Amino acid sequence: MAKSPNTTRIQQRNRATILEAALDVFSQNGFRGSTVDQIAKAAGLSKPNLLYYYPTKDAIFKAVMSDLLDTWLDPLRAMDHDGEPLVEIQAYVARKLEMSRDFPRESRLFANEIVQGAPRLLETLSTELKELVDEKTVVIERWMDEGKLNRIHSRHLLFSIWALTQHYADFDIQVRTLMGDEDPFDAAPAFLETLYERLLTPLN
Amino acid sequence: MAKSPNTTRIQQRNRATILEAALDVFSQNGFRGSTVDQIAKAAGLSKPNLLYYYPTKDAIFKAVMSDLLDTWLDPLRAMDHDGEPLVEIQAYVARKLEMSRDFPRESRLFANEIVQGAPRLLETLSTELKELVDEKTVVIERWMDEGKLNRIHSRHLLFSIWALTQHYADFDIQVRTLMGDEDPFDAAPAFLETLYERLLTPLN
DNA sequence: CAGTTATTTGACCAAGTGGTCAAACTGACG
DNA sequence: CGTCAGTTTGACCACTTGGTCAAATAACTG
Repeated sequence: MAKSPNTTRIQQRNRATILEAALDVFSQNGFRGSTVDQIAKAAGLSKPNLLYYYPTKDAIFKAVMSDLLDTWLDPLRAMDHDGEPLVEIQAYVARKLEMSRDFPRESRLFANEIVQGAPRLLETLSTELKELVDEKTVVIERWMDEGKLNRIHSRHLLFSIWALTQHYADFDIQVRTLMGDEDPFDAAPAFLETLYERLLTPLN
Repeated sequence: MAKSPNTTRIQQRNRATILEAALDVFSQNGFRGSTVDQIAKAAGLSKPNLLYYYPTKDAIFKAVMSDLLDTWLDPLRAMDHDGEPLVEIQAYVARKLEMSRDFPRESRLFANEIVQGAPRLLETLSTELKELVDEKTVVIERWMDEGKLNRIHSRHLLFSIWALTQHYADFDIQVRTLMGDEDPFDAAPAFLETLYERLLTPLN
């Protein structure tokens, strides 16, 4: 081993615990609504100990966010330019819906941040996300040019996918309140598949 | 005039100013993220003066919320059981979209609250809203039985309308960041009309 | 084992927070 | 003008919050 391995075993474990706890707390209360004490308690650490690993509340938040962002954009990145258009989009919708089911905290944290004007996220939105979206809308419009998809507004199409899939995570409490026993994620996949098949199939 | 008009002119003016300021502040920062001082400053009043009209931060919030709720449910209430199904639903979508454009703060306040688990709103959701939704889904399903609408999951249909329309208010900053100069509300009405026409038109 | 570094903590602080209160001010009305 | 309910405020308080620090403890290294 070299002189000083700048991350030890304990550090790795604690950092992971902290990020997990912070995701929990932040996604439930937003940034301002969360306290360092809450996160410390959720992580099973004392407050000074937590601040030994991340020096400020802001640093914790940034760490959670950057951890999250890549995962979040993956489904869109995975849309294959050379695939069958309808299949690719349906697969994207399905993946996004699965993420809402399996990672609702991440979705809510995102939503929380954007609803409040994305003060800590605007930079990323206007560079990384914009670039990705610009790239993918070009592809989608090519598909429409080739007559493989019904011609609609490509950006609004993406917005609709985000809105419809993330709604099940972000508004979970409302959705479940109104659906009673029935699990929203039972019928949602079929519903969205029907919706996008009808929306995107060319009439010719 | 009677002995004591229990609301004076000054009271009416100040209460209105406060609710307006509170809506602004709450919708931007959520409940926990907002401070009484912020609201007081936004309303142009001293903090004790503000607390003279609403005794606690919680009371201000509740007042804003109950003011908001009726307005918020109106579009759905207005859906006419005896109208032409497709027309009624399209009109509902259009009204909801207009509300997102004209009252984005209200939409965001709502979103903020629900994303965080609706601690101050669950009661209303599970009674007033549930009742209204139950009533309207019955109507929608009757329309489907009559062959006037494509048969789909009626609750998910409502969720989709909320998700798609409110997205433009709640995620405004993201939508605008990605659309550049173009006003999202230019193309959104046509986009949603196409979407719901295709989704809801019976096949045969 | 001793020495060194990494980790953990109790005690503390300054700023911000929701809320109180007595005193001052305002305005309508006889 | 006097008066009295209605309105406004500066000063204040208890509590929470993000963050610091010196000292204690645990872990690793030779």
